[in-house]
This record gives sequence, structure tokens and C-alpha cells, in this order.
Amino acid sequence: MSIREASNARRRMAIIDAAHAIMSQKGLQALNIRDIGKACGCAPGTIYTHFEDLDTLILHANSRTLNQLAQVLEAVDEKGQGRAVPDRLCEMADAYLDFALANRAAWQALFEHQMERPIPQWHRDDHFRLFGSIARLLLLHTAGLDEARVQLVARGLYSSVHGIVSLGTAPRLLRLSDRDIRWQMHLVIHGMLNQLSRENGTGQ
Amino acid sequence: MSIREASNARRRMAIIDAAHAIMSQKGLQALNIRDIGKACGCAPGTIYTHFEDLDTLILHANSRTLNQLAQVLEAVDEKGQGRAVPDRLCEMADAYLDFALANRAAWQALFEHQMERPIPQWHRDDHFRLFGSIARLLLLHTAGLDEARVQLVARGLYSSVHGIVSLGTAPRLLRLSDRDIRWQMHLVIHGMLNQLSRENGTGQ
DNA sequence: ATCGAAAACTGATCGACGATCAATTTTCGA
DNA sequence: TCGAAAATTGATCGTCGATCAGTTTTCGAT
Repeated sequence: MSIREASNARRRMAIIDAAHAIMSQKGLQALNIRDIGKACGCAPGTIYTHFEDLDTLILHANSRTLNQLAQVLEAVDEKGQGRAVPDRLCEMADAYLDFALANRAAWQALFEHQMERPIPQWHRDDHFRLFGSIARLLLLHTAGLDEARVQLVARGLYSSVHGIVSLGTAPRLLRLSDRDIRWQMHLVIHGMLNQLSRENGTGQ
Repeated sequence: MSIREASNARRRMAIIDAAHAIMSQKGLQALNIRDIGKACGCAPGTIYTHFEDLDTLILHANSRTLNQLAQVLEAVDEKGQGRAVPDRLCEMADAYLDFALANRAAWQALFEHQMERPIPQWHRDDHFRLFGSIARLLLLHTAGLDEARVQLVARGLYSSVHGIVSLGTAPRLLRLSDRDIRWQMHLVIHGMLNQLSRENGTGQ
């Protein structure tokens, strides 16, 4: 790797670091090119030689958050080997809530951010990775279900938990207690799994 | 009502109309003071004699959307008198999906919008009104549950459906078909209701 | 090692934004 | 009818994302 390539890679990483740090601390709304430049020691214009625009840079910062989150969920997955699937899914949901609370600004940025151009595939894949852990657990629990159905249930489960965490922690609608949020999540998870078994006559 | 009061009320309404129209057509991101002024025939500065800032104006436009949505849900509620509660809740979820698709930009603005100052109570109430129809239906279905529990389940149900619609229709994560989204919603609703009955030994 | 080309970097600058303000016009009540 | 109060205007301020001419650094061929 040439001097220039190494320098570019270092600079590129420093810019994402700075963006992710500001985003985590002050939120997506407070993120701007000039502060990122100051934080990583370069001029505003320089950032545009490494990233097409601010939106693209945000995608990279968001992907970092997604990978952190995926690691957390996968760790919970591995830790629960051999235990009952519903309990393990509830633990993953709890971990999701904990992550959202501990990394509120960065987590919110994942869903706040909107861009006009289509989202590139590499970033989509980082998102889909979250469904992976859930789908693997579901496969253990629902023997007779085809692959596509399992994917759909996994995404539905994730979406429901996300909705509960999202609206449960929103100041917009009176913040619920962690206890109440967890209760909602567990109700949905157990309900969905039981309903699946009931409709398919498998598992349980 | 004096000439001045009437004029102010008319102007105020025209501003909200313009903001809501632009928001519905071009999205929250495209909304700006100058275009609102042009659309309702006044100078940018005039808007600030009627609203504290753009955020406050957006709240009023969002409340208009919330009331439209609440009317739709309440209409579904009344239409289903006498039918089974789970089916009526599924119909409400379907109506929520239909509204989100038919009023995509305005619906997204409800959750995209963030402001630093606390959200005023009158706007919160417009949001809580959405839970009302659900809670009323749940009361019919879960005889033994206390008021607070019913409220929590209603909010959990709404949050889950919202999460499914939100992530199911997000271009960010490959748009699902309407069929798949409805299937996810129905699974969650039936699952939650059955789970409630199972845990409480009532209803059903 | 040297030098022309290419890439990276800088900071001033552009147009658009939310918000403000002095100046002007309109409305009110006495 | 007239002075005060309110409403309106459009220029203006500071900030934003993005661009660009000018400069510095790095590369590869000789």
C-alpha cells in the first residue's frame, strides 16, 4: 500500500470516526461538515474528496452503529446456546432496548436519516445482518416453515420490537418505563411464536 | 369577533394549509418558510407573527394529519360494531397501512420531525387519540384487565403495527409487498390477543 | 535524484436556509 | 378622527452543504 493510499485510508477513517462521535454525542441534527472537519483536523472541503456528500458519510457512520448493534445481538445469541428459543428472543429484544437507551443518538440516527438517492447495497446488507440472528433462532423453533416465511417472521419480529422501543422511548409520547417496554416486547414475542405454532401445528 | 381577529384566524389557517399541502406533496425535508409564504400569499416574516417558529408550525400541520388518521381509525371502529374484536383490530391495522401508503409524506413527517423544546400537550393529545380506538376494542375483549394494563397493551399493539408498517414500507430495507405487511400485522395482532388471554385466563 | 502530472488539501465563496428587524401599512378604541 | 398597537414587508444576519481556484503533496517515469 502506497503512502498516499495509507494516508487516504487513515484520513477516511478519521472522518468517519469524527462523524460517528459527534452523531453519538449530539445527534444527527447537530452534525455538520465544519465541525467534522475541526474534529478530525482537516478543512471542510477535504471531506468531499473522500465522500460524495454528507449523506454518504452519514451512511458510513450509521453502518458503524449497525455493526456494533449486530455484534451485541450476536453475542446474546451465542450466550444462549441450548436455552429455550422464546427466552433467547426476549433476551435479544432486551439487548436491543439496552442498546437503544445506551446509544440513543446514534440509534435514532439509523432511522431518522433520509436521503433522496437510493441506499447503496453495502449499507442495506449491514441492516439485514440484524435479521440474521433472529432468523437463525426461528429456524430452531419452527421446523416446518420454509425459508422465505422464516425471513418474513424474523423481520416482523424485529419490526415489532423496534416499534415498541421507538415509540416507548419517544419523548413525543410520554416515555414509558423500561419495565413496561420490556413487558410489551415479551408479550409480542411470546404471542407471535405461539401464534406461529398454532397456525402451523409445529414446534412448541 | 373583530375584523383583526377574523383576519388573523384566516391567515393562520392559510399558513397551516399551505404547510400541510407542501408537506403532503414534497415531504418534510422540502418544507421551508419562503415556499410556505409564497403558497399562502404572504411574506416570510409574517409567518413568525402567527407561529413561534417553523417547528411549531410543523406541529400544527402534523396535528392535522393525526386528526385525519384518527378519523379513519374511528370510522373503521364504528363500522365493525358487533364483529369479533381480533378481526376489527386487523381491519384497523389494514387501515393504518392504507393511510400510510396513501399519505406517505405526511405520515412520515409525524415521526421524522424532531424538536429540541418539549412537545406541547395539545399535540401529544392528538397522538394519544390514536390509542383510544384500540383501547376501547381491547376493553371488550379482555374483561379482567385493569385500565392501566389495557392502555399499555393498546400502545404496544399500536407500536408493533407502526413498526411493521414503518420498516415494511421503508425503501431503506427493501419494500415488502402489501400482502406480506398485512400478514405480519395479523400475526402480531392475533398473537398478542391470544397471549393476553393465555396469561389472564379471560376472554376468547 | 528530478520533474511534470495527478491527487489531496485549503479556505474563500456560493446559493439556500431559519430567523430577525427597521420601516411601513392596517386596524383598533377613545 | 387620531394616536397607539398590531400586522406586514422584504432586506438582512448567521449558518448550512457544497463548490472551486489556488496551493501543496505525492506519484511514476526517466
